[in-house]
Amino acid sequence: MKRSYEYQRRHDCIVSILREATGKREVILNDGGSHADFATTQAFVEAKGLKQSPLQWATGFVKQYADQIASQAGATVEAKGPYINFHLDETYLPAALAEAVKAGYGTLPKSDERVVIEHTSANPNGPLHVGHIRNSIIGDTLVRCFRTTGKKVEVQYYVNDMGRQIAIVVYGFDHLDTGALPDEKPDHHIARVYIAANRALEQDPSVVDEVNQLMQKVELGVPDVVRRFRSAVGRCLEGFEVTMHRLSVSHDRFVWESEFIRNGDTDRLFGRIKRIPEYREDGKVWIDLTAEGFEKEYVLRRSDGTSVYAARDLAYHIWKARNFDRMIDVLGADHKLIGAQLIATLRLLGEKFPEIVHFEFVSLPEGSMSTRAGKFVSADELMDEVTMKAYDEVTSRRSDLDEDSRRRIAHSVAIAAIRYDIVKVSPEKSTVFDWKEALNFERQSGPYIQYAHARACSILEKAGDFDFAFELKTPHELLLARHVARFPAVIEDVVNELKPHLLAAYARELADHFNAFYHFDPVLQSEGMSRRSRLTLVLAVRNTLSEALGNLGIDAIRTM
RNA sequence: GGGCGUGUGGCCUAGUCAGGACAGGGCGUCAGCCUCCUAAGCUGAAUGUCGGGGGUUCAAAUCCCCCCACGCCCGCCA
Repeated sequence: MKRSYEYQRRHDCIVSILREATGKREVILNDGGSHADFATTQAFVEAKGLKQSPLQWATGFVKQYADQIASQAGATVEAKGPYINFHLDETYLPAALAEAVKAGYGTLPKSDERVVIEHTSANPNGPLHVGHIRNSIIGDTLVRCFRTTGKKVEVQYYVNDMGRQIAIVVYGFDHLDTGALPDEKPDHHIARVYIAANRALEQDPSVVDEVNQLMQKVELGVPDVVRRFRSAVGRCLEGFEVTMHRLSVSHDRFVWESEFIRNGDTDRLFGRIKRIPEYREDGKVWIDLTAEGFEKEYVLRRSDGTSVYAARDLAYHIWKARNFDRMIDVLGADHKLIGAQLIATLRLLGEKFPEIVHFEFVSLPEGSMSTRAGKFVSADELMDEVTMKAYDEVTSRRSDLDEDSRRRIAHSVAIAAIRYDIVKVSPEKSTVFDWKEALNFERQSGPYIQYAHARACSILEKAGDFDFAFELKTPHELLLARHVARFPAVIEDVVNELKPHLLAAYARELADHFNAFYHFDPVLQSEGMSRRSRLTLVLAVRNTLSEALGNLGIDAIRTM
């Protein structure tokens, strides 16, 4: 299990020594915080079984393993009472910094593992709003981190192009469309049509019949209806792509749900599913998942013979399972039940199943968002507002820059603010959208981290050429270098735990440490070995910040 | 009614899965810092029943039970 970076190598080495000492596979090795590089409370656990005091065990461990820990992990070990602390030796930080100054710090060698990550997949019935882009940003950050760890990633958008909501949109275009407004994006236009059609639906029951007929016709493949669905959905997706491109989010493939009807996959699924014992047919077709802990019938086909979303979703995942080693879906919390049912059914079929990252909802101060009711803050509107604010900020700070540069910086700053604001919160937390937070460019914001990076760039530019040196002395230098050394492990944590917010926290801490460092330890004014060491450290930090920002989908701008 | 998730100073949030050494940050408030590498910065101060109550443990924000509040889900919708 050889890994390529210094921090992890030493960490893993200590872990294996702890395993040897305890005879256990699961051992405790934590980050040592301010008092050590690593620490363990293993003594408490071991002492219990051996009728020793934790203190005795800790002391015994240190006595027996100190030499091995020194020679293999390059660390000294001490028992601080029952706590065991590990301090990495003086070769550690120079070795780690030598890695950090190289381009691509944190990346791992290419592997053949094929991963498909599905994210966003919003229904094409209106523009992406701040809830949808939580999905996009979590998904896109995962994509970037997976690619950094060498995985072959394909990013997919699953297009729900045959649902009731699209039928409503098509109905609206047939009867209620008044055309796009000047400069209106197609997705925003579709939202207006969708809202109007929903209003008609509420007022006139006969509209329901027409919508139902549209849905049946599209499943049967009636050419004219299929064409109208495709056209509406396609136009909405064009709008989405503009929005996502602006947010630095991209997909490799848009997979249309209706494909799984047209290509026969859904029919083949029904053929297979008949053979599992949980299959039920009583007019409708459904799966009995009570043994898996689901009370409700998991319906796959209506009694009128048409398939429901769940069936097409199963067909989609079976197709993904055939083509990829690992599947990751980023879905809203409203999909928890359907996601669990999907997984349960795939298991019954003996297929690979996806790992699902669920995120809780973003609501507005006045309540939950609704495309149908027209109650949402669109991603486009958000980016417009934040970009304007960013432009004002840049203009007031940097009147020396030309218009074009200020526009470019404002764009990067705005996207940084939005992406960071969203990705920093752990996905299981539901949030209320707050304009004040979105427009804040101070600490714990994307721009704050960009700023630290720009400062580092500025220092290096002024410094000119220098030779690397690795003599770190001050507390700020040491703290900063230790943090730099952890970066590759953070990327791995994000990928292993599917938690992009860990990277957001890391990048912010790195910026904090860097700010403290250059405030107290002058770089350009220092001389000799100290100056060269500090410049090397600044280079390592700049590189690490740049890599971290890149993985967060934020531009690492050199000036701002 | 059942399931899932969340509840951490006035507000937002990390830490909870793998229990341990003073619960980290930020916003806001107050007091300071631009003859000094970009003040989107830095320093200091005040502010906490970690929703409530039981329990397990040498040790609980973290594990178990009960309760409360909020969000989401429970369709032959997607």
